[in-house]
Amino acid sequence: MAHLRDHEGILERVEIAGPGFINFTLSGDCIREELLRLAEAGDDYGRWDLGEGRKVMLEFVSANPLGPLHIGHGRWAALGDVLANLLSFTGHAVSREFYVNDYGRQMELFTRSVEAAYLEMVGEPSTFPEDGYRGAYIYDIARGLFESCGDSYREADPEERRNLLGELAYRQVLAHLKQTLEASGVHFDTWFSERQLHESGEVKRVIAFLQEAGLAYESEGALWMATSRFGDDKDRVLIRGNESPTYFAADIAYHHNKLERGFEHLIDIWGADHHGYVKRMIAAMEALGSPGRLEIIIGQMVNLKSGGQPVRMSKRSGEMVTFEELLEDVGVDAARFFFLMRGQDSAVDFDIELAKEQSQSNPVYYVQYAHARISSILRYAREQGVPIDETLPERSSLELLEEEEEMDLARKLFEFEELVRDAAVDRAPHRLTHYAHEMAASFHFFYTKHRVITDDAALTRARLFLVLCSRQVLRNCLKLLGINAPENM
RNA sequence: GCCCCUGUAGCUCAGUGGAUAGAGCGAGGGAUUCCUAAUCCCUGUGCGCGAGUUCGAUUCUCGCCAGGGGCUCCA
Repeated sequence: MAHLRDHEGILERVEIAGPGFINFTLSGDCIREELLRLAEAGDDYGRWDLGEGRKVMLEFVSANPLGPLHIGHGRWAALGDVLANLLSFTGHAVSREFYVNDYGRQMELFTRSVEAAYLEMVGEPSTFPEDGYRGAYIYDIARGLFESCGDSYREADPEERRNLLGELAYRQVLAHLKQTLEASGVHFDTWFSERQLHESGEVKRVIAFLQEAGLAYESEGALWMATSRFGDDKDRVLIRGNESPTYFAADIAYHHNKLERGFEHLIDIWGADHHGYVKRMIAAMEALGSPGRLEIIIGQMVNLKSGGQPVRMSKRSGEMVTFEELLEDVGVDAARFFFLMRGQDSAVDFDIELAKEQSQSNPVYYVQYAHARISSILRYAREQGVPIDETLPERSSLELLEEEEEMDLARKLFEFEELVRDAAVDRAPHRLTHYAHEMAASFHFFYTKHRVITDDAALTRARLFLVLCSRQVLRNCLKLLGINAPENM
């Protein structure tokens, strides 16, 4: 330790702290220097260039567009959106994509369900398909169709009627779904239609490719892919006995399509109920000649509760609390913050009643209050005619910052850069919420202990600078989280 | 039976191959002549169990136990 030389005065002190530990304490000068660097970086503070502009596709939510989004979708939406923000902020060219499963059996069931509800409404005998969609929203849709089209489809050719009604209903649900996601602050760059993959022949082509590569074979009347050769537990069906392609077959074509569009890295966010598909999809990527380019993030489920009692959720039965309802209940900021407070590996118990009751003590308010306080200080300063320097202050003028709480706050601000990097690399957006809370705590603590606007003009200037730095970091953090930074509360 | 996730304070959860493991909620007490008290301060004998790797494991590996999810020519 005696050999350490600190020519630039970075260290305040160095001390031995137990076996194998040496504590280095940053000097006040170093801290002030960092504050200036922070202020200079501004909105870019925390930005990295880890990705070097690489194209990354993040596919998430990808809910079946045949009904309202549930709470779990809200979690994936928040997770995917913030992860995309993080990747973008760390130098990746990120694209957000929603894969629309507008094809196949579920679509068919949905169509038939809407048709049945419509016929019921116009007084025709109808039968709901077995396993059909029975939610109240099906009737809402049918009512809407009835209001706009009247009973003109009563006597129409059944197949034609089904196609028309189904299409109208599906578009309505999809539009509504987009609207809900936009309302939650999530904007997708592309909405990719599964149907398009079938109609363009891409599914057939990718299957043909697998056959030519000797990776697909016929058995028991179906066409199988030899995924077990790439580590899957068993082989998987590509084309069923009834000649319809599986979801898996379309998914292979879909991921092939993503690669063709020039994305170097693919990230899929799936719910835990799909984890059984991971191995076969990874196998498919290898078969396509692109091993290692797909990353699948499995998020654990959200268990909805109400007053401690589990709420059964089933899209078909219609017994569910939708994401939209949750947004209305607790607000976008609280919902996003809440979803991002936990790592995606942990299942979340979301108690609706509790969320409503706790809305006042929700940590998001604590964080936002810090920002409102900062705004309030600045407002007060303006009212008092105190100049707020937008230009960087002289380093010497910051020497007035020497209180413990000031230094602690500054050090907390500096953690932001590495936090952003680590959260991006580790795919851990939830660290942002924890950081925001810690940073807000440091600020509240500083605020309570020291007055910013005083008769001492020089000290006021120095503290205002620290306050501006705090606002900058808080804003950068909240921007990544997609949460508002209010001026007032 | 196989696969994945989880097991940390009364509750909900962070966290790390190293020092005395942290927040919030709940409970009790205290703080406001002053920039918002949606704030702050005080009160805490906790890493499921057992091995292994290591100078050192709550963290990594294996086994076990408990809870959740998945194992369909459903999505």
